[in-house]
Amino acid sequence: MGWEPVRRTRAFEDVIAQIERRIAEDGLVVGDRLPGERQLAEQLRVGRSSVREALRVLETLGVVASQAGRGPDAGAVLTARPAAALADLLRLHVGLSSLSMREVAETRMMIEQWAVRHAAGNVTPGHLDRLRAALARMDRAGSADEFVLHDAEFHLTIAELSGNRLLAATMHALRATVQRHAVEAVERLGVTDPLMDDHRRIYEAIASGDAEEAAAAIADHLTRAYPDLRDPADPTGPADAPDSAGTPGPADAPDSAG
Amino acid sequence: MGWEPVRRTRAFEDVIAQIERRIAEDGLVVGDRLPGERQLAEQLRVGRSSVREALRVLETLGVVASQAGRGPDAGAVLTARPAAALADLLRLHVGLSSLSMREVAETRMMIEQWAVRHAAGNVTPGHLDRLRAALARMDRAGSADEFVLHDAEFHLTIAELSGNRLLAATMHALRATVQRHAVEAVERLGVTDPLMDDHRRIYEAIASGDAEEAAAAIADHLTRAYPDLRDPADPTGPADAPDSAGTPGPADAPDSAG
DNA sequence: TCGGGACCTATGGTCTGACCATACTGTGGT
DNA sequence: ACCACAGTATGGTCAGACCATAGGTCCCGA
Repeated sequence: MGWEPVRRTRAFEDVIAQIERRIAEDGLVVGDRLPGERQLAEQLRVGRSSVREALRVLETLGVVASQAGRGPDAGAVLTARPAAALADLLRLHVGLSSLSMREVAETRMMIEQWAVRHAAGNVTPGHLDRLRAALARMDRAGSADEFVLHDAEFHLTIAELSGNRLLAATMHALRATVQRHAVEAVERLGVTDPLMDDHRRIYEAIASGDAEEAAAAIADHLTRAYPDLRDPADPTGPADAPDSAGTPGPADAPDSAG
Repeated sequence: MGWEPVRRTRAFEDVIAQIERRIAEDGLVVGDRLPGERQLAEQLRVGRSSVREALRVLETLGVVASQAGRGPDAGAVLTARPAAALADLLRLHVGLSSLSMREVAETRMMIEQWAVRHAAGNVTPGHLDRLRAALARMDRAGSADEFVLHDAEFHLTIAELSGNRLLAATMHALRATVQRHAVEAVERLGVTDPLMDDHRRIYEAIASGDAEEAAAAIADHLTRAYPDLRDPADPTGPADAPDSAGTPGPADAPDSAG
């Protein structure tokens, strides 16, 4: 039979659900303020600590930001920072070996190739300006750190060509995750001429609207930067399923706290 | 000048950082237990509430799970549930209009096409069995809910063909996000014959190893399911950048709480 | 010897109240 | 008009208490 544990909901989960409902029903938008923690606790008949835990969750997911003090900017304000949340998530799961660098790099390759292939009509002079500016700064970079900083700007701009904010945010997080690796790789390669040639080739292909050439250039570039991508070894690791690695939990439902 | 606000770190952020450091340095793996909340608070010289907020963040990101009571399973245990975290993130940001359904559906298209194109060597008999089983159950489904459930299994299996756990977890979350939409779409279409034909075409292409045909079949199928995908309207919305929509914060760094 | 029930206890979950740090707001003096 | 100071609302933190949960322990009876 389909018996399920009763699964009492914790107080802070209720608070999250009610805040989420308010967002949907009251049409709250980014920039709107939530009531203060004490007021929210009183209205929801829970302790302030439960409210705080709920807000902490929402802050972690990048939908609220808290600010102490008084005035129009104080309190819990609705925001939209998915990239920060994604970056935290990736960093922790890579640290736990729940995700591998190869998987992260591969995802990055997928997004950038998709972006250039589906950039038709999305490539603006502004994008090309940003790409050129990043190239110029990479040329002038005096350290690996600085080089990687502008390299990130270059690749993030490519992701934005997709016109898809989810992909751009994911790209942001992926970059942050490989940041340390990238700096070490640049320091190891020392001479960055091949990398710069790759970048220029990518830029030329995008500027001329040659999607397939751009995709190929990106593939070559990322394969050079992440040698792991060359041979697709099996990703055997701790996490075997999208969720609940190892734990033989009963219902492995797609949704969680919702 | 490059002046920056001092940005005092909050106590719970320190707790997170120290737990993260322990994971890296002590080589903790999924299944290992963390000290109890009271013990952790005493060792870190912070209040128990700060420890709890830190654990709440880690739980939200899908790296720990807490269990009350006694015994080997009680306490905070390291886990690997990225999909649950991603699902929460997407649901909230879609609710806030920080992300649109079009962007979610488009990302799904990208992943599934990538998966079938890069499935070479990853397609196992087990995968094909799962796909066939899902097809059979979809055929026998008595309600839209049930149909969508097995449809999800079908598409998640496709994502797993990529051999990339990050993509599989993301796919899981994307499916959960469009769940409601999908059920309504199936109820609206009523007759699910076209959808079933799509699925069978996808299966045949995968089984015969025809990557391009499979990608085309997926494109046709998802375009039918999400008419929004047809004309790529501009994604103008509240969130203009991958992060910090509207808020003119000083440093828009890729990383956040790290 | 074995089974079972009552009790023990470690763990997370929650609430209350207090205090601090922060930063705007208002007020009064110059 | 300006400025300094007190007021106050806000989040951040801590301490302590109590409840709920659930495995462990011990003792008694069969």
